Amino acid sequence: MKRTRAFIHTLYEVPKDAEVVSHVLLLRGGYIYPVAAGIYALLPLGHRVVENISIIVREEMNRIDGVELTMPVLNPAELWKETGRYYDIGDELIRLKDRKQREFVLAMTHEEVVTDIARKFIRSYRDLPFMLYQIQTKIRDEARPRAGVIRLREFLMKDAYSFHGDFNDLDKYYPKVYEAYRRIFERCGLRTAAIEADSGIMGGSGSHEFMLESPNGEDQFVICSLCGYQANTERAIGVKPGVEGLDDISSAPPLEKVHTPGVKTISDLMKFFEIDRGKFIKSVAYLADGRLVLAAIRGDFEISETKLRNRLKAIKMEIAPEEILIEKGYHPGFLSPIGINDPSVEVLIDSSLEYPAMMVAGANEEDYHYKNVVPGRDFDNSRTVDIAEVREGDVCARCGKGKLEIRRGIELGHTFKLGTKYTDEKSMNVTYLDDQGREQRVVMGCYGIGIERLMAAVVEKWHDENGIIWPVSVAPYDVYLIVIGKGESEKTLGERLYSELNSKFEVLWDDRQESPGVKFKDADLIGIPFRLVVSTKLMKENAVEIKVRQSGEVFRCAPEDVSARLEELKQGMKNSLR
RNA sequence: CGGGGCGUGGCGCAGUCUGGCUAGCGCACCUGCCUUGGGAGCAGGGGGUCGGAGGUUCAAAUCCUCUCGCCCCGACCA
Repeated sequence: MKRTRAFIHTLYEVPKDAEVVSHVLLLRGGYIYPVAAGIYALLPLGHRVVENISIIVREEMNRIDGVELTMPVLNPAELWKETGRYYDIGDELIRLKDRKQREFVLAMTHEEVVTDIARKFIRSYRDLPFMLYQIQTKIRDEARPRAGVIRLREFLMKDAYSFHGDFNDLDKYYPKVYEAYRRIFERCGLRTAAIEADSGIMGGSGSHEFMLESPNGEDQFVICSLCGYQANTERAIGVKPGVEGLDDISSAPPLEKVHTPGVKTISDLMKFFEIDRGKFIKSVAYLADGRLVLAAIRGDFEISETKLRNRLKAIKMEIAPEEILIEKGYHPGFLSPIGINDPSVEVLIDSSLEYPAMMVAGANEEDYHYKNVVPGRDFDNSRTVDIAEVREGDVCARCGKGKLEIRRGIELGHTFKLGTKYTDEKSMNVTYLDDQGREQRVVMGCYGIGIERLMAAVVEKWHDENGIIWPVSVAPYDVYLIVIGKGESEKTLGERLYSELNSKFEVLWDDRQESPGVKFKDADLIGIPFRLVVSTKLMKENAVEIKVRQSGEVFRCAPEDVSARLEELKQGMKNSLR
């Protein structure tokens, strides 16, 4: 391709709306064009990268017996009502009506459609297992799109769905997907951490997120440096150290009510009582799908709303509005699990309150707290749960020794063992007859990769101050050809190399009337793996020059050897991506 | 949804507080000359009505009201 025809428009200056490095470089390099918040066009260069990524994804999906298909973005609302997601998902799901006032949604994933297709055709155990996938547009009306192409409202996703005769078969297949994901990211030049994840509203029994560690990531996960335990902070469990406690509960002084006018927060209490954060019991009331829930945790921990929501299996959860509490006779700021025997209130005690200690808690009475509170004596702590946010430095719950570190990452892929969430009789009811002629329920898994986000992640990982450094596997072109010198002989040699190399490589010839400096800068910015230079000087020595973008190495060789040399270099770089 | 910031030729910005000459600068773009190993030089030139609407005023990019859009932090996130 000649540069003058390739519709490549690079920017010298950093667009003012871009802060994240991948956003800046993809805009400057002419890869993407913003159309609206969280909605981008892929310009020709970006399109080529996405195509290359898609090829890798297809190869790996096909390798684990995936079959590609295409499903529609516009979905009838009925399907989504059938699974309940029409009601469970908020404004993120775009709902609309057609000319006949029939209700539709714009699909944010395709469980509904794929399951509908599957149930139409699955009759016998002989039809199972299988895996269907597509690379297709997803629409999500994100509250806050961000970081260029990392969090979009319209994006391409490789979504895959596997169907099995039983959980056993899913468990056998799941690791294959896991390995395929690893390979996909590695072939794109990325090393990911596969972490235990929260499965959110998708439901199911197991879930992993593939994270690229990055300062521009929006997700947090923990890693144990000792045993290698990795998990999303929404799920991670840390050992909760005890506080200075009591040896013998029976020797503890009785509860004592203290007048604490207007003292509501933990920091107010710390000042009032002059004791540590960890000696207080923090109680927060939530409204979960209409139920009132009181969650209690030690003051030096924070409640993880995700863990709490999962524990309650709640779809919608919010901090209980004050009016509701007051109406029911509770006092925000002075809540505690002590003396609550209202059957309409569910009390959850975090495991940080397992330790016997003398603590301070609300008295469930306006302007009063209790001191000398002993968990287990003054309220039931025989059944505790983990609803605490993990903290940096907490001890790893798996090995019991290592310290947990919190890292930031970009979520590139997510795999779920869905189980029967969508095939259940309360959902879409998908069954088959086993070899005994008995009806059995189909078991599912689903697996997603964000394609543009993967492109952005590659840039986050592979760039320098001059621009992008594409791995050969995804680069939009292999070779950036620059001819220096105005003479006919330079031009002729350029033509010759261009047409010769074109049969084996994707060559971008910068044929613009520009100074060499401009072309060098653009070659670096766009990030093509190899730069090939023909110049007057080099021709005197019967040589051309190859510069490797990634390493900066420069090789000279005779024009007739270029093709072989490039092939060798490219193959070497490809091999290093496995 | 809460908080903050920004909208002025294609891009980056100044001008706005304190209304007033023809709205300015750099880059990009066009023409000519010159130049070809890291975003060259000289000369000439084209292009904006200041996000939008309404208002105040003799006079509005500038003041007021409403509104739209974009970015960042947070909440949310299949």
